[in-house]
Amino acid sequence: MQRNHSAPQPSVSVSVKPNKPLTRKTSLLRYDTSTPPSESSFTGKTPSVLPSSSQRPNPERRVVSDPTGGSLVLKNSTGIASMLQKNQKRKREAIKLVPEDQQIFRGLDFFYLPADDKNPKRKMRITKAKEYGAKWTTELEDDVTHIVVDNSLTYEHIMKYLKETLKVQALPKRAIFVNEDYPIDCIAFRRILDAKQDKYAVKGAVTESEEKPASQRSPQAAQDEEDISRRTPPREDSASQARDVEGEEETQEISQNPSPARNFQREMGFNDPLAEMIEFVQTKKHLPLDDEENEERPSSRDSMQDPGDSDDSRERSPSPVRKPSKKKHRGPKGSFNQNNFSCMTGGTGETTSSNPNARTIEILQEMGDFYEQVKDQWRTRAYRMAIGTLKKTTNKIRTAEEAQELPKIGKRIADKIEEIVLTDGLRRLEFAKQDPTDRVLQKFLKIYGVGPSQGLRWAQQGHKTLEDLKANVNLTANQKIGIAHYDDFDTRIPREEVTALASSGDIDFLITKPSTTTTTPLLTFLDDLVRHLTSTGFLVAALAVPRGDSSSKWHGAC
DNA sequence: ACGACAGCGCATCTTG
DNA sequence: CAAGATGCGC
DNA sequence: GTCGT
Repeated sequence: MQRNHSAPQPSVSVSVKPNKPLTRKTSLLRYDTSTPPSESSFTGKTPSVLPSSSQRPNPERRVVSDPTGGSLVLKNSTGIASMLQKNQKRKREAIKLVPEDQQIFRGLDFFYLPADDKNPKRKMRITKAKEYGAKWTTELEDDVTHIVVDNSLTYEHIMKYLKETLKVQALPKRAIFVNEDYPIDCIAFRRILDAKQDKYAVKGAVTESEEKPASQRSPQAAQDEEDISRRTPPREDSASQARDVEGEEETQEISQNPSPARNFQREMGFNDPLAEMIEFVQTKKHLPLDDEENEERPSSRDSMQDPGDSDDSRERSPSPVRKPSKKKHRGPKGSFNQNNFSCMTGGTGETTSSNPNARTIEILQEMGDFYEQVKDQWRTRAYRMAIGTLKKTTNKIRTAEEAQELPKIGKRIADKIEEIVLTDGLRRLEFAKQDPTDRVLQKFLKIYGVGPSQGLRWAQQGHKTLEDLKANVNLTANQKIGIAHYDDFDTRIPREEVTALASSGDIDFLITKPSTTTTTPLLTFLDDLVRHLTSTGFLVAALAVPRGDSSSKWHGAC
């Protein structure tokens, strides 16, 4: 049975978001009961929200009316805000040097072989290199840093030529041999690449990896080297930035609720299922949550599943109360591909160790995570899919052409793959992580109730912190809760702490009753349940409340 | 070039 | 005021 | 982001 299509299904669902430590319970209660007069209570708040209040930092705010499209883009930045923005490419031809900050070759001294620019192609390459700040030397002096060898020449030829024709005794100390591709690629990526890569080796030269093939080294050694050389710059701790909320840290833990379940049962005369449910919830509160059975299985689905997507794992039960579904054991069939979730990429655990594209995957993962953060669901999906196929690929993908052959990998990601292989990084990613607007936006987007539209709007208005928002912006009830619970609701699972998995998640209930044709009686039940759980202090905030006769769901936090 | 990529419940804003 | 549109989360 | 129209 499909989940979505049946309209008024006689079922009611409850989704509860448990907060990490239940420490802030007190604060929440405070929020709940003694909310400062400045703010009306988030329940039953009346439209005190006027769009055109005068408190905007930037009165000139441009209202973004289309939240889903590129019209969000107002600025020319390379960050999120310009996600859909086309590259403004400017061409230069007459000018000699590229802008100073792009002169990646500055300070470098290129010696070409053959050592002239008679060959038009070589001349072009030399000119290009000079544009990017290189100095072209025709003498094999000591300050030569790179000896750029035409691809037509072999190492043997070169040495012979150098010795016999040029009578060179010793090579410049710093100089390194590269083939003609090297400067080109460096320019392509605006960055000095690792000249020792095999692909830049002069034909016939002994490359490092040939001296020391991976197969002959201990796996551990290889791993160590990998860890050292491939490290990405440490990211700024994102956890610390959330601190500006009114996040008081009461470390005192409310260890035991006096199990109100029984009382409730007595008082309300409810039957066992409800009591069970209540008890269940409250006992499970601190426990690690089971993995959620997530229906999104990108790679396994694209290959073997049709859009039917028929499996509704929630089975029918005669019980009026559906308990949370048990964890579905990944059977021996274990091939379940859950690798595409960012949370599966533990910080310490070696990521898909044996895969030759591990590093590529790792970085693409970061891109995917990034887009997830900015709530670009389509790019997120796209990256997941691409990563999925890459994981199934057993050979190392090095070039864009190669990559683009693979399913779910198009031009853009293919190019990125090549860049990753070449530079061991992604400029797009680095920039995105740096861009201040993006950082602010990311912060806002983590607020429950704030999506791309509002988040970007606020960011563009110049708001920087959650305080700014609280002070200057009309927040919806949910957004206030979202800010108050900023840390708790941040469901994003930091890659660093796999263990944190247990502390962020949610609990879903599906309440049904056989022979029920409307949600009305169930709603009554739900209402009572929620009312009770709220009164006993278990539930602290209501985020979405059933409305109308055909309604069905309640969202809130405990 | 352009839309789909799931579709629905709830909250809120906009429009008439 | 109601109806429709939009934002958001799941 | 990719893919299909």
